[in-house]
Formats: sequence, structure tokens, C-alpha cells
Amino acid sequence: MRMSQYFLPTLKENPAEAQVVSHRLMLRAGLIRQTSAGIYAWLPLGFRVLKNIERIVREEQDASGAQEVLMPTIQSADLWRESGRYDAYGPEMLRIKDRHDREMLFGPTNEEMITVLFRDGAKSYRDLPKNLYHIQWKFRDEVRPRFGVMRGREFLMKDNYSFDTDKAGAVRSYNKMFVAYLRTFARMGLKAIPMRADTGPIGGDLSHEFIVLADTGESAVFCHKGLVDKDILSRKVDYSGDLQPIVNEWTSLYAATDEMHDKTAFEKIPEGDRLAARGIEVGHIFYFGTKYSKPMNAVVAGPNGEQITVEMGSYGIGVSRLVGGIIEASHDAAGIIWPESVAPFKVAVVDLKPDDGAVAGTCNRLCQSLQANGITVLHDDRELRPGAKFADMDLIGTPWQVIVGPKGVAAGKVELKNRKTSIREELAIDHVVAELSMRLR
RNA sequence: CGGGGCGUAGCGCAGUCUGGUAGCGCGUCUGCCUUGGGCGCAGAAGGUCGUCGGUUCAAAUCCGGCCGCCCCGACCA
Repeated sequence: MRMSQYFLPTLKENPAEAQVVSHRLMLRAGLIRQTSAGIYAWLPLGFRVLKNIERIVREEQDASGAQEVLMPTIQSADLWRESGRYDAYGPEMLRIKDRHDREMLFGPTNEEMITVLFRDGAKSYRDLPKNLYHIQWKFRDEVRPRFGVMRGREFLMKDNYSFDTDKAGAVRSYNKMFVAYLRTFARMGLKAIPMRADTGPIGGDLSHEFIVLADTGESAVFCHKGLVDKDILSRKVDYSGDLQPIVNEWTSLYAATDEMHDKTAFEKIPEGDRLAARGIEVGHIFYFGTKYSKPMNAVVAGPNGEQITVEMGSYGIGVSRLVGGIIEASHDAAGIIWPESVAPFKVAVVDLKPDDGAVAGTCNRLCQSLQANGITVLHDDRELRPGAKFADMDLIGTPWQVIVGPKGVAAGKVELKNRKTSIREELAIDHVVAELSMRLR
């Protein structure tokens, strides 16, 4: 993409309303614009990132055996009366009326709708287990939206719901999501740690929040240091096998958010291994048994003709929140640096002298070759002083950079706090393309 | 929802106390210059001062209503 033709309004100064670093950088790098309190429009660059995150979430859900559906944003109030939550939910739910004065709502979550869809479509224990997910915009009328997309009112969430005939099956479904979440966040370059979360009236230990460590995080968290560097991606994961050993490995070390914190247990960890930090919740998984299936009568016939109330779990990932979360975890004073997997463009090509035909020609050939190798490129061909271009590129945070000037071509990986890529020797285009193609595989 | 603050050009702000023809920096546009990390010179465009009403010869400025936005706290993907 040529920057001279791209809709990419960057800002030199910090907008007054943005207090948190990811919010500031998202506005300044031209990723989003606010349209109302807690509601954002996604500009081309930001939308690319959002779609990349969504893609990774989808791939991992699919790999775990979950099936994608798409439920509407608008729901009927009657649906929520069935579960008893219409009155219980409170003012966070945006309630609206259609032209016939029917009560509707903008969905804050989808337990009711999915339960009905499942109930009406599954009649036998043979139809189980099932796990259905969708990635859809939600609306929660937060009293106080803040931190940009990290606590918006309208937000994109992946939510899914598992259905099993018994608790043992529900635990297997839960474990699949546990592992899928570990993989999902790791693929985005995040160190997300599963932490014991409040299970409410159901009890047990089957609820975990996935927390990304970041100084600017909303909640205080406490865990064993060993969890930080655990690596799931090098692990072979077989979703048809027993995942309990992996889950145990992650849950055997202490990790809890502030509200679940157990000081005594924490202090049993050797002092050098204790980690007290701040974190951002990017995912939450939950087993809730028959909380919805019972009142909404989601039952299937068992092998002996008996009625089985299905056991359910729900699992959420804040897709739009992750954009902010990733920036919080990967930025410096100059701007963002995206992990390769979510970067809006993998490579920035900076033309130091666009009115020099030879340099521009080199840039064009380079961009074409990279794109032919499946590498996304943002090509800064604007007639600007190089300093201004680098400042924009630093904000935008492409993980790789190629600089082309009259003196030659340079390529390098952009590092936090060390963003200079310099031309020491002239590199051949073919060499750059081959190198980047290999590194960005 | 309790407490605090703000609304003046795309962004950051001054002007409001003490009423008198709306300003600065950055960005944008034009020309020249420059080109290895937000360069320089010259010129230009751009604002019914959030909105409605009141006071006044005169309102960005004083008074009142409304709307919007931000921050702290309690609540949450």
C-alpha cells in the first residue's frame, strides 16, 4: 500500500482525551477515531490489526473443534425474560423499542440466544458435545467507558458456549478452551497468564481469567514467575486427547487476581519466584453447569430415554480490547511495535527520495517482489522530509523496515527503543526479498 | 451513580477574572529550498467560540437551561 494514497491520518500531538498510552497511540497512529463515549470507528490501519487478531482467534477456535456461527446484535427482550436476566441485568443493558413498541436490546452477551438455538436444534445425547462460537459486536452501557478500546461500550468479542451431557464432558470442553486460549494469546506475542477467577454461586475452580501483564493494567495480579515464560506453542496439542496434564501444568503454579488473592498461598512461593504485577484481562472462561439450560429447558434425550439437562460453559475473548492490550505490552516512547502476527503491514518501505526516479523505481520493484511473496508492505512514497516519515513509521510500528535512498538499501527488524535501521552497505533487492521472505514465513 | 474538570480552526492551547471587530504553535495548501530520523524561507486557506435562551449599545467573555467529552472512585470482555 502506498502511503500517499492511504487514508492514514496521524497526529503529531497527543489528543487531550486520551490518557492511556494505547489509546493515545491508537489515535495518533490513525487506527481509530472516537465517535461517542466508548464507541470507536476503525480506520483502515486499525481495522487491519483487528482483522488479524480476529483471524488468529478464529483459527484457534476452529482447531479446537468449535464451530463458528453468527448471532445478531439485536435481541428480543422475551428471550431474556426466559432466563430471568432481563430484569436482573440492570442499566448496563441498552434497551430499545422497535416501531411496533416491541422491547428489544443490543446484546451484551449471548447465553440466552445460543441456549435457545441449541435447545431447538439438539434433541439427543448423540448431538453432544457441541461448542459454538461467534465473533460479534457487543454493547454494554458502561457507567464509565475509558482507556480507549480497552473499556469501550461497543466492543468486538469472541464468545462461545459448550454443551455436554455431564460434568466430565463439560470439563473436557473447558480444558480445550483453556489450551486454545493459551495458544491464541501466545500467537499474538502476548504472555497471557491464566488466573483463578471468581466462580460465583456455582463454586468449584472452573473459571479462569487470562491476564496480560502490563504496567498500565487495570487490576493487580499475583503469580509464580515460572508462569511467565511457559511456552505452549512448542507443545504438541491433540484436542481429541486428554488435555488435563497441560491444564494441570499451568494451574499448579499460583496465579490469582486481586479479588481471588490468597496471601498465605502466595507467600509459600519462594520470595525470588513471586511476581506482583498489574494486568489486563483479555479472556475469561467459565463453567456454569445448568444455570441457563435449566430455566430455559435445554434438555436432550439420554440413552435410556431419560431427560438430560445439558451442562454448559462460556468462554470470551475481548477481540477489540486485545488491540489496546497488545499495544500496552509492546510500545516505547516513539510508538507501537506490532508482533508480526498482528501487524497491519509486516514491512515498511521508506523512500528517502521519491522524486529521484531511480530510488522510486527501486522501491517499486522491492514492494512488488515482497508482495509477490505474500508479505504485506506499507510503502512511504510521500514527498516528505525523511524525519517526518520515520516519525510516522515509528507510530505505526511495522515490525520490519526497509530504507531506500540514493546511497543504497537497508533492511532490519525494528526493536523497541532502538528503531534505527541504517544503510551501511548496499543490499541487493533480491537479497532483501529472500531474507524477509524467510524470516516472515 | 458520587466527586472533580473541560468544550475556541484537523491536533495542542491562549483569550473568559476586568464585555469592545477571534489569536498562537503544530498540521494542511502554494512556491522556493532541503532530503539518512518531526529542516528552513515566503505566502494562503481554515473558526456561526458545544447549544438554546437571557442581560447589554455591544457577549468567546456575565447569568440560566440543555448537550457532549475527560479524570478519580464504586462496577466490568
